[in-house]
Formats: sequence, C-alpha cells, structure tokens
Amino acid sequence: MPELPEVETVCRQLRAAIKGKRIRAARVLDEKIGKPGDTAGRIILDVERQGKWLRIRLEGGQALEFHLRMTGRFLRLEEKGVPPHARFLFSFPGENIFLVDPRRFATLSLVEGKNRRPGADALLELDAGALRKKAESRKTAIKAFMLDQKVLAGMGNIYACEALYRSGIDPRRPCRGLSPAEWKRLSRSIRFIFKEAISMRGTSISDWRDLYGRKGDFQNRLRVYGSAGAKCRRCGGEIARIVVGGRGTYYCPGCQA
DNA sequence: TCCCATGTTGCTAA
DNA sequence: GTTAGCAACATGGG
Repeated sequence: MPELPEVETVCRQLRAAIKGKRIRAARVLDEKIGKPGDTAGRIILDVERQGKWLRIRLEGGQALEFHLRMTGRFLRLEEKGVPPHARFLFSFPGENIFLVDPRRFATLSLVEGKNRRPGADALLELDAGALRKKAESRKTAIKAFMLDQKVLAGMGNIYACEALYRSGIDPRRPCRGLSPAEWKRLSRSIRFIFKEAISMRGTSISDWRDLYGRKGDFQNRLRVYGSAGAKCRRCGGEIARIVVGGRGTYYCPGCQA
C-alpha cells in the first residue's frame, strides 16, 4: 500500500520522533520479517527514504532497512500493549514503535550504511529529459514504465494512474512515443501530486495509517483511482478500469489520449 | 464463494 | 538478451 508519499510521511514522522534517541530494545515478533541483527543500545542518527525504502541509520555505520510492501506501517504507542499484526518492535523509554503488517510481506534487514538501492527517486531526482531518454529504447506501456522502480523509484499504482490522468495521457501508450511536451507535463504532474499527497499525509483507502494511527487525506483528492463508472469531472465521461502491466488501471477514455 | 488489493520477485514463454 | 504475462507470497474486505 505505501507508495512514495506514504513512505515519506512516515519517514518524516519517525525522524521527528526517534532521531538522536538510543534504542532500548528491538524485538522481532514475526520471524518472517527478517533479521535486524543486534541493534539494542545504539543511537539513531537519522531516518531516510529512497523510493519506497526506509532506512534507519545507526551509530556505527549500519542501517536498518525496511520495505513496507502492501500493508506495512509503523505505529507509535506510549502505553503498554501490542497491536494486532505487530511484526517488529523498537522500544525507547516511554514509547514503543511497532511495525504492523497484516499481510506479512514487509521486510527488514541490517545493511551497511553506504549501500544505495538502484533507481532515481521519483520525487527528489525526477527529470523529464532523463525519462524520455530512458524510454526511447523501451516498447512497454507508459504506465508499466512508470511503475518500474529502476525508472521511478517510489512510483506506485495509485499515483501512476492519477499522474497520467492529470497529464491527459492514455496509460497504454508506448512510452517511447511520448513527445517532449508530454514528458514535461507528466513530470510536472508527478511532482505536483506527490507534493500534495505528502502534505496530506498520504492516501488511506484501506490500511494506510501514519505513525500516530491517523488516516491520510489524499483519498479525497483522487480523480480516477478506484472510481470506475464514476463521472470524469473534466469531461463528464465515464472513468474506466482496464488492466495494464498486470495492474488495475483507472483512466478517462474521454480526456486521456 | 469469488474477486480484488497501494508491491516485489521469480519463472515461463514468446 | 528482452520483455510480457502470470503465479506466488498471506491476509482481509466487499
């Protein structure tokens, strides 16, 4: 579930909550999540995001790297008690931070701090010219291209649909056929939507909650995602659902060409 | 009961 | 070598 804006939201909240603090204890509550190594007693230097990866940098050069996959999230609690589907726990004096994940796809590992995941970040390193160049040699549909994490790290299904709608581009178009003006429009749409979604703390369609258990607000701004059969507010046509690159894809046949 | 799901990986086949 | 398609992972909701 979490795409770039959701991961950025929890990244900022974690940074504000635990940066500079010493981990009192770390406990794996579900072995499937991975091995965190021995992190108790270490100080958290910073919390950072790259694409959908979240990295908690530790004193000593290593980092705990998380991927939330479909339903992972973090939850901070000041009182005692373990929430449902808790898979991992950091504890600090007076607060516990759980990784909660009903579907159990989330992962965690202890990595050397210098490592970087491949792929330009879809917000911080977004570059229309570089995208166009990369797309020249590819035959795939623009939407599948956008979802390639080596192309746009952090892009996900909801925001890809919304950015294509905002740009007026049909998700099935071959990516190498987009004009320079269209790449520019698409890049601007991605940036605009990501920034707005981050300011609204993400999209809570079903599972997503922030560090404090609150819903985001961007679900109220979605124009096509999940709205098959509804009226397009731009042209009045009907929003359609198709499958592109194996993923449910929402678009307006009237204004996306 | 069936279908769907905000993600990624790995296999198969063209 | 590429790439498209699909099952798998595991669980819950409509």
